[in-house]
Amino acid sequence: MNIETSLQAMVKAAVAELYQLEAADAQLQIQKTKKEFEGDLTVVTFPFVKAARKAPEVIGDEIGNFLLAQHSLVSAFNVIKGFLNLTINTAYWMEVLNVLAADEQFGHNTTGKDKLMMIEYSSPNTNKPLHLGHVRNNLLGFSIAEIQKANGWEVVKTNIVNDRGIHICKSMLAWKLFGKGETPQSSGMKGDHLVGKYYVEFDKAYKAEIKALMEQNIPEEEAKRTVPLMRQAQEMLVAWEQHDPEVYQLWETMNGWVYEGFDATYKRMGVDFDKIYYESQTYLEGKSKVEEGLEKGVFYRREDGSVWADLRSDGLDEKLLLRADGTSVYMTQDIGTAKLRYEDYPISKMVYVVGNEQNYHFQVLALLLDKVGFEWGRDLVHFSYGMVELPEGKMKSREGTVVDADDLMTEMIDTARDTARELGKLDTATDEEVEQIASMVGLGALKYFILKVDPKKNMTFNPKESIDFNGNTGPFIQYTHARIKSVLRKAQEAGIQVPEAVDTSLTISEKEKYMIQLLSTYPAVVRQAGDEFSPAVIANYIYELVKEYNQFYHDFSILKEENEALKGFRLLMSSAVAKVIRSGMALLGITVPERM
RNA sequence: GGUUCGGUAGCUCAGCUGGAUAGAGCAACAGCCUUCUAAGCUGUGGGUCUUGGGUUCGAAUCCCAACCGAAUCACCA
Repeated sequence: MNIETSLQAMVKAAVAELYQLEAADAQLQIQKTKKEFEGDLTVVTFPFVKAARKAPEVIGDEIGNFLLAQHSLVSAFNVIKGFLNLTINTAYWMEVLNVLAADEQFGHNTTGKDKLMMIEYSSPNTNKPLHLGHVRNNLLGFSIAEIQKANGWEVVKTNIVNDRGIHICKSMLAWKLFGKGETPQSSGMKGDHLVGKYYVEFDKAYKAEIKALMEQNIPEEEAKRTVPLMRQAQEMLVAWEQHDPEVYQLWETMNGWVYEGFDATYKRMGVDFDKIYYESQTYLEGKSKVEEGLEKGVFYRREDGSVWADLRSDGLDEKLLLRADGTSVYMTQDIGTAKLRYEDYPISKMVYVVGNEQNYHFQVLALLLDKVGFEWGRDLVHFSYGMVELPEGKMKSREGTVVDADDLMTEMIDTARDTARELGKLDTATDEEVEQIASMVGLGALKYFILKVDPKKNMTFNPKESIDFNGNTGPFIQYTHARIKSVLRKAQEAGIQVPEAVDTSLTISEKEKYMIQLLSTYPAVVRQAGDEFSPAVIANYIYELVKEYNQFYHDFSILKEENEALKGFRLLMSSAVAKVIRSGMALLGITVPERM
């Protein structure tokens, strides 16, 4: 039981005794005392005014005296307006520190025990390299998985690779027409970048053809439809579905290049998957499921042969599931993929990490899965996150106005390395150590920059203003960790032991007491982050913890403290802070260095 | 047009299950390293929380309306 719930119970008993009031939970408001006032926790007394028929100040006084007399937990109080500020016995906080310092899994809980959560994220198309938008997706997906694991869930991270469709054929066609046999080996280009280059080439040539046709006074709509390049791409798609050997081999070759490229990017980013699905292997499942629904009468066929679902009774529209030519659409594939997943795993909760541009898609998917006989469909969670925009607006792959994931990571790591050199931080480190730390810090800056923002919100990235390394940033947090580790190393060198526990009767400063209080809220933060699917909750907490610690570090001496017991306390408290930093950052997918 | 999401300091963001004088960082300016890592710490300036109503002892937070912005409503994915 944490201190807030204990206090709630105590206040409930107090108002029952004093005012014969049976207080509801919503009336028992306990909050952290604002910094400018004395005390640790505050009871709001306004809710009791009516029942007590007394002024808020008087009520505060009465409850304060009651608690002081009844409970050793409360050592002092003061009342300001309707706020009863309670000072909690220092010994309580010391005990809290002793307990949390000894807990190797501090912050973790068992909410999701014996339940399996599958988290789908990344889900790239194999026609272009990953960009900043994908980076946000990957970081969120990975972090959410870590957070849910900390909340006791068994998590399966999955990736559905969109490896088929017209967009893939566009890259293939352009390569065939203009590529002159270029390969990653011959060009020295990463495979995904090479394929992406031809996706852009296609678009250029396509637009040029449209323009040519329009100059011959052919209307734009007709031009777009009849352009030879587009026709060829569509023919290629049909050939692919019929397993035309030449097309199929080209497809396999080019996808192979892309996978090699993606693997390198994922590895560098530090994300991974437990199970990968490919749409080329799931779309047929979807088709058969739709045909089954057709037989059962939950879907219907139009005159032209296309198959539709009528969702108007659910407040939505009609939705196409199979084209007139019998080929499947995106939705059909998702039905098939879901079916396979539930066959493969005992899923309690299915989470899709997909941008908010697809909100409607998942609303429809949930209903369709239910109609098709998968009642679990209605329980799916669409973890919908906001777009990453540039100052000029949306990124567009076809127009090449994207921030490339590989380039961005390289830049971040370069900056981290340059900064370390400039500050002379790593003069005694080996080249290998420098690289390792630069990578940790550069990626830490990038990841934290993205994850500290509320996932639901759109965010702006300005490539001209590079990501900061000072202030509310990943490196600031990593630096604090390195600082603590440095102190702990120095203690060890001097033969000073970090105690396993401290004497609870020790007198400590307000700042130190507050540090313990902050540490003690970490488990609640982890739980909240899990409930809300929000890494930002973790990020903001760690930042506050670190900011407070740096003030402490600046104002107090640890190793030079003459009082041995106090020195031991500060070492234990510092190492607990380091532990929580490491743990919290790990939930964000960020590693922290021993030195930097 | 329908639906959904958003609008807080010059910029990037917290705070939103109602509580005290709305907080950080960046940018600007002024300080602090013979002392455990200055990627740090301290201070100054910067706000009609888009607007207007309502509920309440109390509203950035909840409700209604308007304005502005984004997404979506495809035989694209």
